[in-house]
Amino acid sequence: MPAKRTTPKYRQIADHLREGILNGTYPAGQPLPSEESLAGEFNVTRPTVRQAVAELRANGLVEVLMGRGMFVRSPHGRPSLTRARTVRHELDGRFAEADGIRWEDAEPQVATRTDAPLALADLLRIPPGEPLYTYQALQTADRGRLRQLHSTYVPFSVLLGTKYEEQAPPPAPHLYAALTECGHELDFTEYVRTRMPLPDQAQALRLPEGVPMLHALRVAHGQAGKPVALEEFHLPGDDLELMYRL
Amino acid sequence: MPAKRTTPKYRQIADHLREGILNGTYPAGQPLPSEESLAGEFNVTRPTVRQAVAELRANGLVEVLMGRGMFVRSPHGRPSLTRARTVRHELDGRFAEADGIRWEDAEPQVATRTDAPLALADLLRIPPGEPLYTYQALQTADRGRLRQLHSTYVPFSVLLGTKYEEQAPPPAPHLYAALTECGHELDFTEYVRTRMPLPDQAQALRLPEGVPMLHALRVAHGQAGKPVALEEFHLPGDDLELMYRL
DNA sequence: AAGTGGTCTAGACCACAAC
DNA sequence: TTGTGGTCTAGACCACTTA
Repeated sequence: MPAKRTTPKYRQIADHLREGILNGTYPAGQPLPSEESLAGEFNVTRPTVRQAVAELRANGLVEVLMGRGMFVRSPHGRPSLTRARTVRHELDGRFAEADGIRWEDAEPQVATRTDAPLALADLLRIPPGEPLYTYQALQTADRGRLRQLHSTYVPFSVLLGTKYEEQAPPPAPHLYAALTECGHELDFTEYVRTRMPLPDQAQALRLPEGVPMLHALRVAHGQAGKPVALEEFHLPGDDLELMYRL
Repeated sequence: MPAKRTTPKYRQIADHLREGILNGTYPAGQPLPSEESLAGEFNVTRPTVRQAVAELRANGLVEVLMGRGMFVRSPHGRPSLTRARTVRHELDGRFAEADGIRWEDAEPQVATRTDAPLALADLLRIPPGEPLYTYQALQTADRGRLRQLHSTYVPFSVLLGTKYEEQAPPPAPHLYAALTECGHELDFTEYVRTRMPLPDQAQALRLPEGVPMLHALRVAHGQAGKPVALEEFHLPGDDLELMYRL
């Protein structure tokens, strides 16, 4: 006869807590019962309770403050920041983000030379390994409350025959004015992905546990739709949404 | 004197494995050493190894197949599916997705009446609690390989004075042709968020552990920019990207 | 000092998959 | 049958926060 396959205890506890979080029994911002008391309530040991809580932490439903307790993260509701994703071409020839945020670089951006990795080469329609000018920076705004990891990539081949053959071009968005001066008429396409952050990304973006990143790749196209540059954004996935006009 | 604060063993193991995954020592698709052997290698017990692996699983770097082993998930590379996010207004008056995917509903969609929750009321610019026509469906395409959770919302107030006052309107995208017949000139704005799935969402979308969802909200605007309808998409965050023209 | 979560041990027994 | 991961116990000791 087939075995019973009861749902494991840690999952029952996780389900109980999740349900309470979603239906308001455990309101957002309020502490959950301590591990000790949950262990007593469900007749299990502390490691079992911790396994249940680990699941909720990985899903971003619970945040733990050392020495203080476990707290319910507000799971729903409108993000407090909506970023309009458009590149505006100003009358003076400059380009600017539609959201108007003034970013500051944590460190001055320096151009480095890298070989195009597969994923970028694909979007830029160049052979993998072709040399790129590369800028990377952790950017902050609103006194450090807003954060993003920002990169700019330009293939060397795009700059052949221009004044930037010898001299590094500026990073985006100034890059776009420079490319326009070189005769490119630009339009932009953005690709949006999501994934969990690596530890260094989580630290740079101040991401709590269980919060994914938004990953936006903006390709600038010149003549005949040829990709000429790429901007990459790693954005915190909590409390932020991207807005696009279709 | 300040204590040493050594990094915990489970974190050292997690770091070792993550590094090996990222630098190719443990290639994607290949099995990691068993828990037992890792425990021996690092002179710890199995629960300690499991704690390390739990971290990598929650970050989507490792997938575990029961009874077989732990396998490296390919973390990088271009998603295999790019969905162009545009609503096309065809000559015959119908509306269609630019990506051309033919979705099938897992169950027939039925209109229900719900009260607008806060998050939706905000985007539709109506008071919370106002009644909505609501459609919800798990949709599949490509013989079940593509999946999305799709919802359509229309406020009752939008339909006053139309033939849909008595009769439920169709779900999107047919809804848009119906609204156009009612005299609305539509344009669309999409909002993109990300978050970890709840268990039922993970099951419906067949999401492996540690994989977030993309959450797209498409607002249809009628005269004077008034929101008239809302489409909601919950999409698997692995192997999928959204494309927008700016 | 008391209460919280963080780390870790040393096992036990079970379920599943492959040989 | 063997090897894998899944579940769970019953503790121990530590680090952090608050009072």
